[in-house]
Amino acid sequence: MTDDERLPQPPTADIDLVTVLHALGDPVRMRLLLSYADGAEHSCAPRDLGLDHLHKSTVSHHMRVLREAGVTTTRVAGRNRFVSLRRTDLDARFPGLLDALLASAPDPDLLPPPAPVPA
Amino acid sequence: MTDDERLPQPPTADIDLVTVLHALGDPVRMRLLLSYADGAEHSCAPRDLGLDHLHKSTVSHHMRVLREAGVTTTRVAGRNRFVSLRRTDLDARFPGLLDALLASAPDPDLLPPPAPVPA
DNA sequence: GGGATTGGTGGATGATTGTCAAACCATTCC
DNA sequence: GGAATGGTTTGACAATCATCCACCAATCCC
Repeated sequence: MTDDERLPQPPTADIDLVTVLHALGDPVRMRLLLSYADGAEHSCAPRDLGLDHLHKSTVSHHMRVLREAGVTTTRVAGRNRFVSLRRTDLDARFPGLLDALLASAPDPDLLPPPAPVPA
Repeated sequence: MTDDERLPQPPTADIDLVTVLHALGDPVRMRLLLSYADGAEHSCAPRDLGLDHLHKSTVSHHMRVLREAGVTTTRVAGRNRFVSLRRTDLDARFPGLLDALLASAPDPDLLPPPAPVPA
């Protein structure tokens, strides 16, 4: 459970507001945030996240950005990684921010438009 | 006064959360936001903003990003521009977001480290 | 053990971006 | 009119970034 291995992430006190905002200032990562907003753990499969149009390494990259910004935590269990929101840490560091973000976040279905990948 | 000319800015309904977060995900622009948090109008002089280390065209660029994201409004009066926060619009669009941001924003003095003001 | 599954790493590439410098423009002041 | 003031625009350049691709690593299952 909690004593599983975790991918590197900043300690709560080191979470930087500008870094968090930069991490969330991207449509893909905002969609990830909304997926994680349910508090549950999520796998990394692009399919499960409405990101079917993106290469898995791209999704991996975005998840790393979120993790290194302190937004998410990744638990490693076997060959699976379970990503979840660091809600408690974020609430402690930036009271009200996450609630405000989630309250005014756009409908997930509207987020990454169709993602027209230029051939 | 209010009926002075204003530089182009998005209507309130078009202010996009991801765009705002992207705009604020930069140390310089975060410092600008904190300067504007007092609700007053501010000139564009880097001096007045603790951005003496930046070229005026760079500051102009950052202010444009903020304005086009819908964060600020710019009133044109003569040869001066007066920039201020669109607090009402932002609060209407993203309730609680601005308060949470300002509450957890870092000390302005800590933001862009260098900025040695030549006396 | 061998193969399939899950996911990450590193390189390459094109797009954005942050910055400065110099030119430019409008307004005000002399 | 001419100079000074306050900002914007454009161009250049380096750095960052988002994306893809090919390959790699660990784990699970038979």
